Amino acid sequence: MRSTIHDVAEAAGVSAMTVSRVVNGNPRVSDETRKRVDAAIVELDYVPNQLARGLIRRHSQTLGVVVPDIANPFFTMAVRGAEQIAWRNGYRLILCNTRSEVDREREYLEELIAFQVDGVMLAPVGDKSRSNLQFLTTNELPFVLVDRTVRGYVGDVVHGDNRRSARTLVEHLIALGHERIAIVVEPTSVSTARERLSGYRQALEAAALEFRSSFVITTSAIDPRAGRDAAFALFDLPETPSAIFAVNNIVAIGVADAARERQLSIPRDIAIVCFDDLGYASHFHPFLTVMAQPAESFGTTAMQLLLDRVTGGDESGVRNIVLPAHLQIHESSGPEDI
Amino acid sequence: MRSTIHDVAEAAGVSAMTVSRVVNGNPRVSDETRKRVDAAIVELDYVPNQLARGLIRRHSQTLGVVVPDIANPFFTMAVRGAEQIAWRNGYRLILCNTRSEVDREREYLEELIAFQVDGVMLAPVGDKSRSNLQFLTTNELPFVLVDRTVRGYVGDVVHGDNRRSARTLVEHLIALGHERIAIVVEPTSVSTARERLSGYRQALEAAALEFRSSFVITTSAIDPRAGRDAAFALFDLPETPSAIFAVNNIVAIGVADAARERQLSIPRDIAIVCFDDLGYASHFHPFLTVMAQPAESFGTTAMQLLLDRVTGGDESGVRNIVLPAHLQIHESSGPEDI
DNA sequence: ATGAAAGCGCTAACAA
DNA sequence: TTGTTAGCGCTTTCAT
Repeated sequence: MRSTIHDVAEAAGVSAMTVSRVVNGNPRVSDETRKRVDAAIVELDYVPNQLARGLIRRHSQTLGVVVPDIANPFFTMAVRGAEQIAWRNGYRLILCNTRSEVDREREYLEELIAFQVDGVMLAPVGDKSRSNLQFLTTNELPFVLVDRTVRGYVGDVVHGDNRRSARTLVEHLIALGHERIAIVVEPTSVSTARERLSGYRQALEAAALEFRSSFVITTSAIDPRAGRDAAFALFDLPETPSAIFAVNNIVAIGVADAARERQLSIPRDIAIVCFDDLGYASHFHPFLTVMAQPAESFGTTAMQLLLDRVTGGDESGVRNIVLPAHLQIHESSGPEDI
Repeated sequence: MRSTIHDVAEAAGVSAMTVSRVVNGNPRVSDETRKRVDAAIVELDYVPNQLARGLIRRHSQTLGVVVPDIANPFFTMAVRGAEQIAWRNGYRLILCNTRSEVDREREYLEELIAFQVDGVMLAPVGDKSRSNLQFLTTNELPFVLVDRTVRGYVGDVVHGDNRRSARTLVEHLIALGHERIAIVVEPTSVSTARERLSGYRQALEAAALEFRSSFVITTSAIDPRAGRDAAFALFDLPETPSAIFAVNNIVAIGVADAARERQLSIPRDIAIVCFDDLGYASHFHPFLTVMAQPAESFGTTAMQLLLDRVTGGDESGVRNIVLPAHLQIHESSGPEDI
């Protein structure tokens, strides 16, 4: 049986209230009693029950972290960063993996509210998450978006400059002489996808290249298989692209798989570029040309922002933080002749 | 203000107890009242307070997941699997990233106890975690180890057959003609390292190859830098190895970095093998020869085991589950002549 | 400096 | 079928 504050009180010959004061560092306790209480605490291995404490204080020292997929290296690192900051500040993190389903996202948020979390860091599924954000607002739960924003949402968010970065990526391809550039992208209900698509179009326009809708493949799944399917669709076109801009690294992996299966050489037959690097793996054999985003910083920054709100110290207006990305050119879009 | 059970009770014109019955699906409520209560719940957006519920029921529907580093793709996947199983069974997960420090591990466990988690899935830092396990036992908290075990520990664990797998990996190198095989491994206080080292020695012995202590590089850090440093140490030996067995993928990355810096060609000048593949990245450009472990299954299996204990249905003896690994031969130990 | 009383939101046990 | 009482472990408020 775990000991309670009353056990400690009894052992130390004081009231529960005094134990509470000692535990919470209240100075209005004599050194002598404090010593006795501390001894009893050690003796009984007393650990204060946070559930009881949270119940009365009306906050749980717990935060929710909701991401589409922890296996996506970008979110892995964002969560890692968030966890570190939360821990340092005395908060625990409840991990929620929505698998990109809005309904699951909703269910998770309901759970988080039930568990009285003090705030939520959320990488929303997409614009459909709007009602989920509304739900959080209704429940007066502070939250911060990471990576993706939601159409019509006005509030704290930490994201990348997706339009500009996408444009940079496509301009890089154009500079290499590519004129038939395809894009594999999530539905425009996902803000990052929308912005990347927009950057793609801007780059084409600026170079007076034709925009072909057949070169835009939409995929809602984010896994190698989706990239593979998309690539095959492109390879089967009457006129095939010479380069593919995959919305992120995971999709790019599938595109590369498909290229290999069709015996297409990368980058000679088909160049590939994408967002996000592959975590540790990219050290290893840097092959993909990527717009690398500081994923862990997305997490630390968003969590810091959330804590500012939660602890109430920050009453400033909406904070919209944009984190920079960097173009890393590797073999998959190598500068060889095409 | 969030509504409570009393608000709902008042709105529905019943007692709080009746609302509680409806919420918990107790059949002893007339259809008529149930309808009124349900309506009030929806009306008031009522969400039961899990803190209060946990306080009285003496369990929180919350589990702790403690890993050395979520950024290690192996643990990323294990956590992902665990999260899925926990969620399906109505449990929330509190994520703890120990960064391989026993003291942090201890602090996390204390927190988890304070938060009244119902159980813990733990990938321990190493044998030094022994006292932490004792701490859990003292607090009557059910737990399951994943991936690593702890010397002297007797209890549930889900792990791989590290000795055998290591032996397979080294035998593969020997079959390729390698006679100077080095190993980069964590201290033997980590069970997986201990077993992998043992498998390495077994393979050498079986092939009547000399064991040289200079070929064993110990590293406690698990990051590419550690692998790089270790590799340089090996390359500077009077007689250098022709193959390196890196304890895991992350270390192998650093070894490969070092080889590249020294202009050594892989696998002609130096072959590399290791445990664990690189998650998504390994799809991409399978390069490393690895013993691939079903990381996500480690998580699902361990979590299932933990839930069996937590929900009390399982009173069976200690469960020791061994998950198989598979040798995947790729370029880094290619069968070219050496 | 210390304690007693009350109650956070919920449910177990009992009563009606 | 429904309600009352009590209390989970803690902290707030108000006494002393």
